[in-house]
Amino acid sequence: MIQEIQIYNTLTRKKEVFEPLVPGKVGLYVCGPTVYGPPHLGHARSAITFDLIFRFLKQIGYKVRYVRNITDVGHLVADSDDGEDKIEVQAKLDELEPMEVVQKYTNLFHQAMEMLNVQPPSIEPRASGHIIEQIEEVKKILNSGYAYESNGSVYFDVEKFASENEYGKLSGRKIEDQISYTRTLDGQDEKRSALDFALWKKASPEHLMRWPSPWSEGFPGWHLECTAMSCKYLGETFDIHGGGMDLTFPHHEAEMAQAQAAHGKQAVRYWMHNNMITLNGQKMGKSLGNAISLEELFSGNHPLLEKAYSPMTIRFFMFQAHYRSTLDFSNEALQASEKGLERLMKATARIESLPVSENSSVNIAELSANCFTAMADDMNSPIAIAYLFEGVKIINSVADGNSSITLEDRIQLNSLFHSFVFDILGLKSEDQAGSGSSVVLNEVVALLMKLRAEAKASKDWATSDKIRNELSAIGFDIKDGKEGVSWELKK
RNA sequence: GGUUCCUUGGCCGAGUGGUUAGGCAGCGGUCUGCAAAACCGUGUACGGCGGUUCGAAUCCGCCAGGAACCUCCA
Repeated sequence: MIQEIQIYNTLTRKKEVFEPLVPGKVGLYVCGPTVYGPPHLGHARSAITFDLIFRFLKQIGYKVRYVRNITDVGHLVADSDDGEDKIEVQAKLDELEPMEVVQKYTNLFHQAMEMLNVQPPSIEPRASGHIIEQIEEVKKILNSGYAYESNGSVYFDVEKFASENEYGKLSGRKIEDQISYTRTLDGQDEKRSALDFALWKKASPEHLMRWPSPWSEGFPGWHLECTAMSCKYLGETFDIHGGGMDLTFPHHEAEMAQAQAAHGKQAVRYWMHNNMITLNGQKMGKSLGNAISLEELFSGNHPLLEKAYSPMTIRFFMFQAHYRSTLDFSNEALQASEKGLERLMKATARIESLPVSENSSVNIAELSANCFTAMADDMNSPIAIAYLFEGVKIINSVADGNSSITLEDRIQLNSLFHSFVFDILGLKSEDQAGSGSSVVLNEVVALLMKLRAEAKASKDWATSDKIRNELSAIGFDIKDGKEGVSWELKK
C-alpha cells in the first residue's frame, strides 16, 4: 500500500488527495527550459522542485514516467514584437546556426542539472523533433471546429471555445476581462479576436526555422508542443502537469483548451506550479535582466554575490522554503543554508559509528513518521527538514553520551537519513579533493597529526599550534575531539 | 484597469483558532592547554486599525506596503 499524499491542484486551488489514473503509476509532465540562454536560478527552482516530487513519488513506491521537454523552437522575442523566433535572433547575434545555439544551451542546462544532482527525466523530448505530432494536433483542432486558417497561419478560436467550454479556470480569468485589455501583436489583423493564439504560424521570408505543413511553410504555435508531446508519451489524460507559476497564463490555459479541443477531454488531472525566486523582492527573470546564472552562482562571479555557492547549497536552500512560496535570494540566506547543510551532512555521516545501548531514550519511529507525513502534505520539505534537524540533535546527543540508542533504532535512523538526505532530497557530499581520493594526502596529514600529538604530549604548545595554524592557513580544519583528532578540507 | 497572492523575531522561513516549527546569527554555560566542533540553556515574533470568539499570528472588514499574471519567461 502506497502512502496517501496530498497535492495542491492549481485548477481547484486546494489540496487534494492524489489518486493516480492507473494505480501505482504516475505520469508527470513538466515544462522544461527554452534553450536560448544560459541556465539560471529560476530554471533550477523548477527543475529541483519537480526532481523532489519525482524522487518522493518513487520513494513511496510509485512507478513514475517523468517527461520534461526542451523548447527549442517557436517563442517570440522579449522586446521585439515582429514575430521573429527567439532562438533565431540569438543565432544571428552569435552567428551560429539556430540548432547550434540550441545544442549549446541544452548542453549547459544538462551540465548544471547534473551538478545540482537533478535526475534526468524518463523522457526529454524536443519540440523541434515533434513537428509532425504538432501538425497532427492542429488538424484535430481544425476538425473539431475550434480553429481557423488565416493567410497560411492557423489560430485557436478562443471565444468560440469559451462559449461552449470552460476557459480561464486554471488562471482564474474571465474572458470578458481579457477582451478589454490586450496589446497589439503582429498578425493581429489575421485573427478574429485578440485573444486567439497561434497553432501554426507562417514563416516570414527571413525566418530560418521553418517546416512544411498543409497551411504554409512555418512553425508551430507557442503552446502546442506540450500538448503534442504529453499526449504522445503520457496519453490523452495523465496525472500531473507541472511548471513555473508564470506559465499558468497563457501557456497552460492554452494547453488546457487545445487538449480539450483536440481530444474532447481534459488532459491534466493535477496542475502543480512552483513559485518564483525573487531578488530584492522582485522576480528574477531573463527579461528583467536580473537573473543570476547558475554558472555565476557556482563560481561567485557576479556583483551581487559575496562568494561562490555550491550546487548542493542551492539545492538545500530551495528545499528550506515550500515550493509554492516565493523564495527571496540573499547572501545571508544562502550562507545560513550552507552552514545548516554542513551540519546535516556531518550528522548523517556520524550515524553508523554511534554507540548503541540496551535502551533508546529517543523515538526514531515517530521521527520517521513525521518526516514522511510532512512530505506527503504537498511536498512540505521545510517541515521535513525541520524534523531532520531534530534527528541531527539526536545523533550529536548520542555521540556526546547525553542520549542512548538501541542497535535497531540506529539502523532505522540510518535508513531514514539515507532515504531522506540522499534519495529524496537528493543531497550529496561535496568534499573537495574527496576524502580517500588521495591516499598520499591522508598519510601526509596523518604524519603531521602524529607529530602534533607528540608535541602536545610533551606540552610543547608552540609546536602543536604551529602545525594546526599552518595547516589551517593552507585550508585544513583540525579538530581535537574526545575520540582523537580529525581533519577535513575547508569549504 | 482586471485577476490572484503576500506582509512572521537580527536574516531566511514553516504554521493557520488554544500547545516549542526549523536553520543561520547573537547571548550564557559545559568540554578543551587554547581554539574549533559538539552539547546544554536562552529570544514570548506574527504590517496597522476595527470586528467575530471564552480565546486570533491564524476567521471577517477596512487601511498601508509589496509581488505575480494579464506580453516571451522557471
